[in-house]
Amino acid sequence: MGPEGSDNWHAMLDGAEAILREEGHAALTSRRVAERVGVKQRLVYYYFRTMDDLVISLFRRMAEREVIRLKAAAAQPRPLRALWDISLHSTDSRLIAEFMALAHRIEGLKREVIQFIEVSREIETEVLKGALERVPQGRNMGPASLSVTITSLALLLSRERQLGVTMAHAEIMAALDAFLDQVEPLDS
Amino acid sequence: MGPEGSDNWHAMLDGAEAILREEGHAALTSRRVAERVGVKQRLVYYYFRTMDDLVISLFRRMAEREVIRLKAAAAQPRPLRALWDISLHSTDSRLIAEFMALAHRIEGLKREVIQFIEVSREIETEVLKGALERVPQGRNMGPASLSVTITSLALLLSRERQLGVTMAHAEIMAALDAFLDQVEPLDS
DNA sequence: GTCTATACACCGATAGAC
DNA sequence: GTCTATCGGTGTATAGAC
Repeated sequence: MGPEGSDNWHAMLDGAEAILREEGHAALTSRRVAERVGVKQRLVYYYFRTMDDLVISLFRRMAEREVIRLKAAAAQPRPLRALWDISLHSTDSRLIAEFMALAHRIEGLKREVIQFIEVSREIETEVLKGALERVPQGRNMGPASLSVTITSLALLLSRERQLGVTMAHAEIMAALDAFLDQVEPLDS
Repeated sequence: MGPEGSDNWHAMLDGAEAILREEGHAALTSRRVAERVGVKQRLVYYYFRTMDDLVISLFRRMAEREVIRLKAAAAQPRPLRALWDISLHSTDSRLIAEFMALAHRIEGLKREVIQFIEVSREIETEVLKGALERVPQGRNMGPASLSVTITSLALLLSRERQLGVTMAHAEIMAALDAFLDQVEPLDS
C-alpha cells in the first residue's frame, strides 16, 4: 500500500476528482485515473486497495478541506455571510450528486457523508446561535432549523443553476440578502 | 422499435426503476433489466434503442405521474398540506440522486429534469399565491420564494432521513407545522 | 416480436519480475 | 515503487433466423 498523503496519492485523487466532475462516476475507473496521472493502471491499486477505497479517500479529502473552510468562515467578522457565500459557491453540485449516488452503494462512503453533514451542521448552527442572540426580534425558528433551511436553499440554488434553471432564484437571493441585512448589518 | 406504453414497455421500466432504486445506475444494464422482466437481452434494445433512451423514458414516466399527483393535491381543500406531504414522501430520494447524476451525462434527460422542475414550481407557486392571499399578515417572501424554500427543505429532509441523519429534523417539522397552521388552519 | 449468437471494448483485480 | 502481462467477467449494441 502506497503512503497516504504522498505526491502520487494526491495526484491520483486530483485525477479522480476531475473525472468525477467532468464525466461522472461511470467513467471513474482505475485505467482512466492512471492515464490522467501518467502512470500504469497497476499503481492505482498500490495506492488504493480498491476503487471504492479511492472514492472514500477522495470524499474524505474534500470534506476535510470544506470543514477547514467552514471554520475559517465562522471566525470571520460577518460569519453568516461568509458561510452563505461558501455554501453557494464552494463545492461543485455535480460532485455532490455523484457522491450522493455512490453513498447509497458504498457503505464506508455513506458513513463519511453522514459525519460530514453532522459536523457542518454543528458549525453552522453555532454561528447562527451567536448571530440571532445579537438581534432583538425573536425569530420563530431556532438556529438549527435556520441552519438547515439556509443549507437546503444553497444546495437547491447551486444544483438548479448548474442545470440551467433560474425560476425564482433572484427573488430568493433578495430575500436572503434582506435577512442577512437584518441579522448581520453591513454598516455595523 | 417496440410500442411505447405496451405491457413489455411498462414491465421493462418497472424493472429498471427497481434496479435504480435498489442498486443504483451502475447496475442498470440491459442484461439486468431483461433478467428481471424474464426476457432476453436483445428485446430491451427492441423497445428502447439505447440504454440512455430507456433512462429518459423512465424519468418521463415518473415525472408525468408526479405532475398528476401535484395537480390533484393542488385541487384539494388544504392544498399546501397536501403538497408538503407529497414532497416529503412521494419520490424516493435515492432515485432522485441517481437521476441527478445521470442528468449531467445524458443531455436528453437533463432537458426532461429541467422541464419537470419548472412545471412543478409553477404548480406549487400558484397554490402558495392563493394560500397567502387568504392570510392577513403580509409575508416578507413572495410565493415563488416560499415554494422554493419548502421544496428544498423537503428534498433535504428526505435525503438525510434516507442516509440516517436526523439532526434538527424535528425542529424543522415543528416550524413547518406552525407555518401551515397559520396559513391553512385545520379548524377552518 | 422474440430469439440465438456474437463482435468488440472495457472493467476490477492480481501474479510476479525488476 | 513501478512495471508487464493476464484472468475472468460484464457491458452495449447489432446481425440475422424464426
